[in-house]
Amino acid sequence: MPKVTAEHRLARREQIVGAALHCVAEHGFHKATMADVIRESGLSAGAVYGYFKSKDEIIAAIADQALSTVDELFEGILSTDEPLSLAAVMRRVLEHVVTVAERHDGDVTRVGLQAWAEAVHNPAIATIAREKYTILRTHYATVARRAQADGTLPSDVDPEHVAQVLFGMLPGFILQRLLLGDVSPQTYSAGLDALLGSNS
Amino acid sequence: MPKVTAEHRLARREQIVGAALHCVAEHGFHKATMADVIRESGLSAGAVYGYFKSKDEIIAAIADQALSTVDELFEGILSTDEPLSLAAVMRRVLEHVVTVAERHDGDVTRVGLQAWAEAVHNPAIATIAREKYTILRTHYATVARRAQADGTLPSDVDPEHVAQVLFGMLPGFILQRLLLGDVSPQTYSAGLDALLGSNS
Amino acid sequence: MPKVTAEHRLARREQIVGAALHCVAEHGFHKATMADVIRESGLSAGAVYGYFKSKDEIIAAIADQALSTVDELFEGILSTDEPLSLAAVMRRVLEHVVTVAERHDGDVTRVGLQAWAEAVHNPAIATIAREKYTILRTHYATVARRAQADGTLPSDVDPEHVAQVLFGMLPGFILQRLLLGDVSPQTYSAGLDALLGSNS
Amino acid sequence: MPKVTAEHRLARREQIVGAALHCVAEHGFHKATMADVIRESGLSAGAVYGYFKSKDEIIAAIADQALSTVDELFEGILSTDEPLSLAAVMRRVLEHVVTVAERHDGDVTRVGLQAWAEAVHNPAIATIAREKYTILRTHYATVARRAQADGTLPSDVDPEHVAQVLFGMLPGFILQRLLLGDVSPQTYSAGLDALLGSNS
DNA sequence: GATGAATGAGTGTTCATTCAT
DNA sequence: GATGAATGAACACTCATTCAT
Repeated sequence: MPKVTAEHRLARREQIVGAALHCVAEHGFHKATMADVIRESGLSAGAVYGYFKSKDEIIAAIADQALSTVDELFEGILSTDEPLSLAAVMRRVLEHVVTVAERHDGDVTRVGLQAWAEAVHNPAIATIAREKYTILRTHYATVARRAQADGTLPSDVDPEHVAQVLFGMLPGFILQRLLLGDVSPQTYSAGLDALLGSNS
Repeated sequence: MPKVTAEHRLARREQIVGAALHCVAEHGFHKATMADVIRESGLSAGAVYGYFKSKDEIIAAIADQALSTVDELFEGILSTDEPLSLAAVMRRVLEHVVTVAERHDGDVTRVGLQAWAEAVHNPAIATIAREKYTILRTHYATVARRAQADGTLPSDVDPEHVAQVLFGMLPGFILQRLLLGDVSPQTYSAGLDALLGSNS
Repeated sequence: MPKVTAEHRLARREQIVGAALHCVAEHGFHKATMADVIRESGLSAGAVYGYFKSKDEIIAAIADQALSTVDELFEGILSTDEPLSLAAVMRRVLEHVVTVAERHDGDVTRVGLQAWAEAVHNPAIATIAREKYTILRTHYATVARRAQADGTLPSDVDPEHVAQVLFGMLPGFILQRLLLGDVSPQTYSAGLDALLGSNS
Repeated sequence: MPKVTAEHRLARREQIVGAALHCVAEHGFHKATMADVIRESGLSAGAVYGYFKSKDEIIAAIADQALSTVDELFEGILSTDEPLSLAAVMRRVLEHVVTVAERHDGDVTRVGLQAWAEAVHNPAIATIAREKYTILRTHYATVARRAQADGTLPSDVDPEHVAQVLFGMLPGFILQRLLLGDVSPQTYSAGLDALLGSNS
C-alpha cells in the first residue's frame, strides 16, 4: 500500500467520519446505526470496516473532532502580542462556536454534547475529552496570565482558577444555544461585560 | 381504590426511578438496559411496565428529576430580603451541586449530562429540559435584578443576558468536575471572584 | 424461579440441544446457523439465548452428548461378573453405535465427527472430548484387565495399551460407516475375530 | 504459453495449498479465512482466485492431500515379496503417520480430521474421501491376503473384512494422538501385538 | 496477468416489550 | 395485580468473492 493509498486512506476516513458526524449530530451516538453511517458515506459495510475496526472507533474519531473544534481557534488568538481583553477572547470564541455549529455538514456542538455524555462511562472517550479539554483550558489560563500582566485581572488569583471559569462558560453557552435557542454571542457577551464591570 | 393506592403508586414509581437513576448514572441512558433497571428495582418486568409505559417514559422521569436538582435550592436562596451577592449565590449553587452529586444513590450530575445529550434529538426530553432550565435561568435573572437594585451590577444591562452567563457557568462546572476532576466550589469561586473584581 | 421451572428449564434445554443436534448432524457445526436451530427448536431467538449464552455453548452441549453416547453402554456391559470376551464387547459396542446412529432425530455419529474436528482448535470442546474419551477408554482397560484375568489375553502387556487399540477401532468403524457405508457390526466383527485368532 | 506456464501454475497451486494447509491445520476449515490463506501464501487475493475458483476448491485440494498421506507409503510396503506381518505393517504405518504429523508446515492429521467432518455434509469432499480411503483400504486387503497366503491369518475370512479392521485402527490412533496425546506407535503396537497373540 | 479495495448478503446476538399463568 | 418466560425486529460486524486499475 504505497504512496497514493496513504492519501486515499485519509480521504476515505474523513468521508466516513463526515458521514458519521452528520448522522450522530442528528440522532446521537446510539441511535445513529452503522447502517445509517454506511448509507450516508456512500460506501459499503465492508469498506467502512476496512477503515475503522468498530463503531466505537468511529465514535472516538468523531468525538475527537468535535472536541477539538474550539481549540484550533486559540492558535490564532494567542499569536498576537497585543493585550487580550478577556471579553474580546470570549466573544471571538463564541462567534467561532456559532460559525462552526452552523456548517451544513452537521452541527459539531450537538456531537460535542454526545461526547460529554459518552465520556462519563466510556473510558476511551473520557481520555479524549480529558486531553482536549486540558489543552483548551490551558489556553484560557494563558489568556488569564496575560490579563494579569496587563493589570486587567487581579494578580493575586491563580490563573488556573480563572481559566476554570472562563472555560466553564462555554458549555453553558452551547447548551443554552441548543436547548433554549435564545443565546447569541451578543447577548452572552453583554451579560459577561456587565459581570466583568461589576463591583460585587 | 383511593388514597392508599395513589400513595402506593407514587412510592413504586419513585422506587423505579431511583433504580433507573442509579443504572443510568453508571451506564448512560442507552447502555442501561431495562433488565438492569428491573433487577435494581427489585420488581418484576411486568410490574415496572405497570407504572411506566416505556423506557422512554422512565428516561423522561429521570431527566426531569436530574434537571430539577438545582432549582429547588433557589426557593431558599430567593426567600430572603437581604442583598444577595452574585458570588455568594454562585457559591451556594456550586456547593449544592457537589452535595447532590455525592449522594450514594447515583450522581445526578452524570444523569444531567445524559439528559443534555438526549434532549438534542429526543423531543420529549427537549421539552423537559427547556422547561426546567427556563425556570432555573429565571431565578438567575431575579438574582441579577436584585444585584442591579443593590447597585452591585450595572443597571444598563438586560438582566436576562446576565442570567445567561450566570446560568451558563454551571454546565461548565459540572463538566469539568466529571471529566477533569480538578474543580471545586472553592477554586471556581476564586476564579469567579477575580473576574467580578476585574476592571476590563 | 421455583420448583416447576427447574424441570422446565431442563426440558427446554433438551429441546434446543435436540434441534441443534439435528441441524448439526445435517450441516455440520459451522454451516448450521443459529437461525436453523431456532427454527427447528420452535422457539424464538430470545428464548434460545435465554437457555444458552452462545452458539459455542450449544455446540459444547451437543458435543458432550455425542461423545457420551457409547459410554453409557459400558455400565451395562461391565456390571456382569461373567467372563467378557473382547470380541463380544466389541460387537455389542458396534451394534450400539449403529442403533444410536439410526435414531430419527439426527445421527449422533455425524455429530461426533464434528466434535473431533472442532476439538482440534476449540479448547472447550477439546476438554470435553478429553474427559469423555478418557472415561470411555478406561472402560476398555477394565475389559482388557478382565481378559487377562480370564487368560484370554497375555498378561505381560499393559492393559492401557490394549485399551488404546480396542478404543481405537471405534472411530475407524464410525468413519467407514459414514464415508464408505460398507461396514457393519457383522463384517467388522468377522475381521476382528480373524485377527484375534491369528498367530502372527 | 506452454510448459513453463504449466509448471508455474502447479508451483503456484502448491504454494497456495501449502499456505492453506497450514492455516487449516491451525484453525480448521471454517475458521481459516481466505484472508488468512492469502496472507500466508504471500500472493494477492486476485492471484489466489486465479488458481482456484473458490475456497471450496482449495479445501478439496487440501483434503485430497491430507487423505493421501498414508497411501503413498504402501507403494513401498507392498513392493517387497517377503512375508509381511500384519503387526509390522501397522507399525510402519503408525510411524509414518507420526513423522508426517510432525512436519513443520502443518500437521496433516489435523487436516485429516477436518476432512472427515467436512465429508459428512460436503459431497465434493465425500467423493474424495471415498476414493482415497477405498484405495487405502484395498492396500490393507492386499496385506490381509498375503497374510492368509503366509498362513498367519485364517483363510476362511473375507480379507476385506480384515482390511476394515486394520484400516479402522488408524483413525483411532490419530484421534487419540491429537486429543489425548498419550499414544505412540510403540504403545499402540504393543497393544495390537497382544491382541493378535490372544486366544479369545 | 496481477492487484487489493470494495462489495453486501449473511451471521450471532441483544433487549424493549408483551401476555399466559 | 403480579410474574418472568417468551418474543422478534434490529443491531454490529465478517468474509468469500469480484473487478477497475
